[in-house]
Amino acid sequence: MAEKKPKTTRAARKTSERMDIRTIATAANVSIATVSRTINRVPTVNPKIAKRVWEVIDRLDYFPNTQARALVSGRSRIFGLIVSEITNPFFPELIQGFEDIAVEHGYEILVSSTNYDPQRMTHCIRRMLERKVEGVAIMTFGIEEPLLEQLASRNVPLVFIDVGPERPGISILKVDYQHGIRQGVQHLAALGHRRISFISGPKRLHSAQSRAAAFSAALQECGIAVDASTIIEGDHTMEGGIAATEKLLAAKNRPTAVMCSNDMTAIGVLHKLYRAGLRVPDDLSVIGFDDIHIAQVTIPPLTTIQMSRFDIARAAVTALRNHVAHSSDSHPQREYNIETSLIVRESTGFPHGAMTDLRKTRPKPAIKR
Amino acid sequence: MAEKKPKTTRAARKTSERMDIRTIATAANVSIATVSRTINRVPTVNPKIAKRVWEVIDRLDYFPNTQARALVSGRSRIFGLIVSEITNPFFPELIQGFEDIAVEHGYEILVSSTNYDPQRMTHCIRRMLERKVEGVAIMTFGIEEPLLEQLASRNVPLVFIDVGPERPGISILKVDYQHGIRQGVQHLAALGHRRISFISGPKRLHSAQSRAAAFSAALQECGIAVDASTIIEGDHTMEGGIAATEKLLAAKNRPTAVMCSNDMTAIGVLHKLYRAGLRVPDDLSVIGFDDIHIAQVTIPPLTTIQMSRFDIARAAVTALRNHVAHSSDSHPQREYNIETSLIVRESTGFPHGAMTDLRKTRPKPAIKR
DNA sequence: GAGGTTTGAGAAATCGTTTACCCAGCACCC
DNA sequence: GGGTGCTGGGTAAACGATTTCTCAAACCTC
Repeated sequence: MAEKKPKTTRAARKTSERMDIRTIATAANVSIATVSRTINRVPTVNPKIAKRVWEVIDRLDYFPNTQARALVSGRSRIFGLIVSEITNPFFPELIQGFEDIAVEHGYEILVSSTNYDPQRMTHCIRRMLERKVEGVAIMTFGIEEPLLEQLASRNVPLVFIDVGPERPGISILKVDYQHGIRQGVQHLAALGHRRISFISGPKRLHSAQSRAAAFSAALQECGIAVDASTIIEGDHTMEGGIAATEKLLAAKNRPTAVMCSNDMTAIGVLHKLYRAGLRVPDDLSVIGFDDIHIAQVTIPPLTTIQMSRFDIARAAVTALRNHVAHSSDSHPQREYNIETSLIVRESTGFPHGAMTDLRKTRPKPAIKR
Repeated sequence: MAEKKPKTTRAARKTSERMDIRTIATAANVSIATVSRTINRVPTVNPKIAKRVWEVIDRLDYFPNTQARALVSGRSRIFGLIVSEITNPFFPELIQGFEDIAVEHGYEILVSSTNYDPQRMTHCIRRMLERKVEGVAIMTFGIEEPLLEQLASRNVPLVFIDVGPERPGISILKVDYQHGIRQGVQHLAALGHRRISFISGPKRLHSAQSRAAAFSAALQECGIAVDASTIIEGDHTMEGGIAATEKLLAAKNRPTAVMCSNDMTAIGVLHKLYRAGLRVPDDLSVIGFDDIHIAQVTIPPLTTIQMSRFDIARAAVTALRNHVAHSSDSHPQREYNIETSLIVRESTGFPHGAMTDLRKTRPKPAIKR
């Protein structure tokens, strides 16, 4: 057996470098209560004493133990953030915003990525509950019902995107897919496209359905017949985009434009078209969704529908903080709106063969609400 | 003043739905010590009693309060992870791996992104210390000295990439840039390239210097004269890649190939070349570094030097766990090696004008160590 | 069956804070 | 001058676990 290091005894630690509120109290010659009050900026403490305490704190470079604080105050000052796929660039951009805003308000965040796996999701939720998070933002664009129960029953404040149960303590970020998607479809229609496909996300996700529905509605508005076969199921990944494009190219009546449920899918599409020797937008126009950062540098740069990560992040943190602040009975605001809008770049153009000579003049997207 | 809701008293909470170890103890008709022992699988508990306790725990769906646990045991079971830029796809892939492995061992992780800002880094470190992390992985490929002191002085176990102070409790992940970069340069040389540029990361980062140095060394090995002006400073972003390419194209003696310090830079380069009407690899060969997921679908797919995020993540967690397990005096392993190797895709080819007719046959990269 | 050794469970101290409660001064006013 | 308020700081009880003692009961052994 290895030489057993004598376990540091309390006494020994005390004399050496134990750093707690007591140390500060002794050094500043006040009670621990006063130190605590000073740190928490309770206004009744005498400014002179406060100054003395702060000096000691600075000198000894002390900071309070968050665990102990959380234990007694019942407030962990942690928010959970659950995303579906951290490797999809949309989410890191969201996480960044969420972190910045949360930290600004003194919160720490616990991020988890579920990879669309319900099992992981369960585990995730459990871990967050154990850490006593004060709220969870579930940014997965869809969640299974039973899991939701698990969370809701603990009555932790929650924020969802798109859809969630009607219950106190739960907020929804309503994304206005309609607006952006309509702009996109109108943009394509104005260019002369009539055969437009849509590559959706996984059908079981509510958000995927919403986007597909918005697409169909927009088509109809433009007087284009809706054909269910033009909607292909993808999975929000590049690989899904590639697979969907293969199906698209195999169809007997190829579309002249394709709209994707997210940018990663569109990137897959772009790649597959390049592989197939087809040119974008000459042979096929492509529209993405999200406007992730790299959409600016794809080849060609991607026309896409923007949904602001920062807006989502801010709304999510705001919603959670509101729930924490107000008691659980009064719910201040249940829904928050998130806008979407078309960003025209270079992956969209006139359909093949149409008005070739006019190709240089790109019409502005028809914006109508 | 709004109607003041009477604050829930201890007694009231007790009767309603307070859920702690005491509740379980009462329900199982044992003492709280026994419940604690059962949960922590102390072998001296009578199996019969343990079973009874577990049943109650399951029935009431109880789980221990992590804060309280951490407070008394002194172990938070949290690791910190600091990355430089969460929006660079390299890092989410790293985070994913880190999270998976950490969770596997019962750890939670606190992620923070510094965006290369020392101020943010300071704040980050502070937050992690407050949360009493048991170790921090600093995956920023470079850190300012003073900040480092702040961390090291608290003697929290640390893991760095590439370089870090020689001290107990600190491990280094040594990336073998040399190997991959040499493969890349040899690959280019074999294709017939003689004028090869390098777009580095920010000069102040140690890793950027290492990569640039490895590049120069490899050039020399291939008998190509090293010209300092061919090394252009980038900043590890797409925008930096674009800017660097502009400089490259403006040079009087244009290179026929360019190697980049990371894939995001390479993506910027690809974009700028597309904009300039140049073709890859016909007009210019491009090599990236990292092999992030989207490198497979760039146009053309990117030849790059792979560095496994998963290997890094695993090594980092392993190192931290080792430090936690062993007392701080015995340091089990200080260095961990990370391999790199060339992945040939389609962004590299013969230099412009050379052996046009042979273009279809792509030589295998010369691998030599 | 007495004495000694295990075995297993309970009591209580502790982790580092917050906060309710209490009390010593001091100013004020009749 | 002695009640009466205030003010501001100290004392001690939580918060919800872990862990060290301690000790009763059970089990041997001779």
